[in-house]
This record gives sequence, structure tokens and C-alpha cells, in this order.
Amino acid sequence: MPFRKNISNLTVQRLSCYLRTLRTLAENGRISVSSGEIAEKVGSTAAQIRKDLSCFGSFGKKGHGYNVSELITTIENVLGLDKKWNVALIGLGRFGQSLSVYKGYRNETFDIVAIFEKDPSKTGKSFNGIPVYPIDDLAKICEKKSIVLGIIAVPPAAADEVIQKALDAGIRGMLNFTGKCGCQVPPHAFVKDVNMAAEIETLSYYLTRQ
Amino acid sequence: MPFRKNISNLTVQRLSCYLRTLRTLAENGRISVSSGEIAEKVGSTAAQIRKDLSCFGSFGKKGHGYNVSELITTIENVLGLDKKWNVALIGLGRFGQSLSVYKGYRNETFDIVAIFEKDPSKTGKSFNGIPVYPIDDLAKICEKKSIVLGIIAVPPAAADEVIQKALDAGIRGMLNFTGKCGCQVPPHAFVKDVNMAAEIETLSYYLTRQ
DNA sequence: TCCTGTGAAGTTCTTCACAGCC
DNA sequence: GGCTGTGAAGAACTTCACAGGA
Repeated sequence: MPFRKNISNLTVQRLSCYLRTLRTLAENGRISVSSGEIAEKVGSTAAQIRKDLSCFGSFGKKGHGYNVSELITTIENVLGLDKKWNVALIGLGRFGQSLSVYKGYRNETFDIVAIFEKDPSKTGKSFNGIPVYPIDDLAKICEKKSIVLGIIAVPPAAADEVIQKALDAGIRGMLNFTGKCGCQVPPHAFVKDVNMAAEIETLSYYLTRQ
Repeated sequence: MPFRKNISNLTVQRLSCYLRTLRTLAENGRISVSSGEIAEKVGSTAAQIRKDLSCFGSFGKKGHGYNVSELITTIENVLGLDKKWNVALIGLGRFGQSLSVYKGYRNETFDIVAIFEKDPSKTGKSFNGIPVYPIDDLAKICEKKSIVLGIIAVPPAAADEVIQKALDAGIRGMLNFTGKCGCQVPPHAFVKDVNMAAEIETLSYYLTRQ
């Protein structure tokens, strides 16, 4: 994979969105697509799409656009989706429970293979077919199951402590649903804050100031 | 509220994060706080905090920092959180069900007062204490209950149609959990895409390319 | 003619650095 | 001394515009 430029954070996020659109196109039997058409479907501009795609090579055909299946393969490869990621869910409260059943991501790529929970009454059994372990077993199980991704769904007050435990267990990427934002991690690790309160408060702002 | 500058999208999102930190400080009895301390807690820089706050006035005390409770009140006012928003949840599949019980946002500000669902076997009763209506009643109920915010939790293929219905019903702000991104809406309306697949795929990228 | 790929220009966002005030 | 508020500088991102290939 020729990485001709640094791919920015924003570009990475958009690639994921392009990918979804391309998969839909592929399901509908489409062979090729132009940057303008992708732009229309994802609510962006043709120039933005081309700039983003140009970060990792030139494989469009001038005058004809991009080959849909080739572009899907390329983006999957860039994003590292061409392998399977074992994921740990930490926290089996109400939101953790719902995340364990939510399949918004592709199961063949991201698979929750272990759940960790503090409350001993919940551990030692399965939830939704996934074994539930005490949180103290994090390091042991993560190593055994090759887990490097985590979904953190504990209360905000426990966020820092749990994230630290996850780091110690070798988890290097986390989706943080705790609501606590900006938790510090070392440079080799990544935490993405997913914050529904912030999202809905942003809407409140726009509806108020308009 | 003196709006001295346009507040950018990014600033608005950060305000929400500052607010959460400030509330925690207030609960701990803190009276004042410096931009540097907020920055440390949210993982940002002091200059960024000051720039963001300067958008809507100057109320820090030089040499002393900001008054915590005053800043909370101001940010709540800026974000429009000083009133109650009635919210509609559209889609009562598994993820919709979990969103209806998830209280990641403040209930005194955002209150789900109606659920809408296509499947007639689910309508006409309550779920988690919230009445479930057929989706065709959207306009009628939204007007009756003064609903202008919506949480969309239907399958991606239905996203465009449901968002259009919500717009027609007078809903002007939506959290879009469908996974379909970039749905077009008129300029007076706002859709925020919340995309767990994109978030986790971004992590995959960073762990792969490192 | 159509559409890509890409420098250049334009815009937006962040960081710097310091005057000013407590 | 400590910390805010803010122009100015710098960095990052987006859009423009056009050369060039199919």
C-alpha cells in the first residue's frame, strides 16, 4: 500500500463513510462510480473525495471514475478491516448490555469475544452468548484471546481507572462510552470518545441559536 | 448573551465537554478554576479553552481564573440547556430499545416523551413508561407534545425516508444512529450522524498503521 | 467530453506570545 | 506572580481550477 501522504484524522473518519456507500453500490451491482456521485451520497464534495482517496494512491480512471469493488478492497486494506479484531466489552450495565447486542459494525471484522464486569453476580456466566469475566481477569483473558480493542461502558467516575486497566492488559484502542472525555493515554494507544450527551447538546445549541 | 463571534462547530462540541468537567468540579465544591486546569482535565490546551470561552464574553478574572458556577450557567445558556427539550425516539428495534433506557444525557433537559415504530405489534402500548405510536402519527404527536428533537434508530435503508418524515413533522434536530451518513436536510434542520462503525474502524486504522 | 489527480489559493482552526489586570 | 483575553502567526483543512489521460 503506497502511503503517499499522511492521512489525516478527518480523512480516516470519512473513508469509513465512503466505504459504507460503496458497499451499498456494490450490492446494487454497480461497477464504477465517480467522485461526484460518492460526494452526493455522503453529503460532501467531489474534490474532497478525490483528495481523500489520493492519499493512498491513484486508481481512478480519468473520464470514467473508480472501480467500486477495487475501491472497497483498497479502503478496507487502508483501514485494516481485512482482518478480524477481537474486542472486549468492559461494563455490563444497561448500556453495556445494549452495546453487546448492537451490531452497527461488521461482525466479521469486529467481534466481542469477552465481557468484563465488576459486579460478581454477573460474572462466570454468559451474556448474549459472550462469556462474562471479572474485571481482574482482564490481562489474562486479553492475552489469551488476542484482544487489543475495547469498548468501555462503565460509569464516568470509573473511566480513568478502567482505561488504565485496559492499557495494562494490552488493549491499545478503545471506544469510550463513559461520557468522560479527554482521558489521557500514552501515544501508542488511542481512545475515541463517543459522547451522546455532547451530540444532543450540540443540536440544542443549533436549534436555540438560529 | 453577547455573541461576540461566530461560535464554530468544533467549539460547540467542546463546550459540552467543558460543561461536564465543570459540573464535576462544582460537585466537589470548587469555586474557581483556571483555563489550564480545565485543559488538563479535558485533554486540551489552556489557549484553546480561553479562545472557546472568549466567543461569548469575558468573565474570567485575570490572575484568578473562572467562577465555576457562573461558567456552568453561561455555557448552559449558550447551549440552550436551560430549558426542557421533548425528544422523539424513532425506531424501537434492539438499539432503539437500549437508547430508550440509556440516560447518557441529562433527563431534566432531554426527555424522550414519545416512541414511534413501524411494526404495529409494538404500537399502542408503552415501552419503559414511554408511549409507542405508529410512525404515521409522527406529525400529530410531535405537534401536540412540542417535539423538535429526534433520535433516529431505524435500519440504514429506511434512514432517508424516516428523516424526511421527521422533518415534515417539524423535527429540526436529529441524532442519526442509522449508520447512513450525509443524509441531506434543509438549512434550518440539523442531523448529527452517530456512527459506531466509523469510530471503531478509525481505531482499526490507527492500530494497523503504527 | 468526462472525470481524475493535484498544485495553488482560500478558509478555518489552533497555538503562540504578550499586554493588561488582579 | 498568576491568569485572562486576544491579535498575530502558524498549521490544518477544504475548495478551486486546470492539466492531462481515457
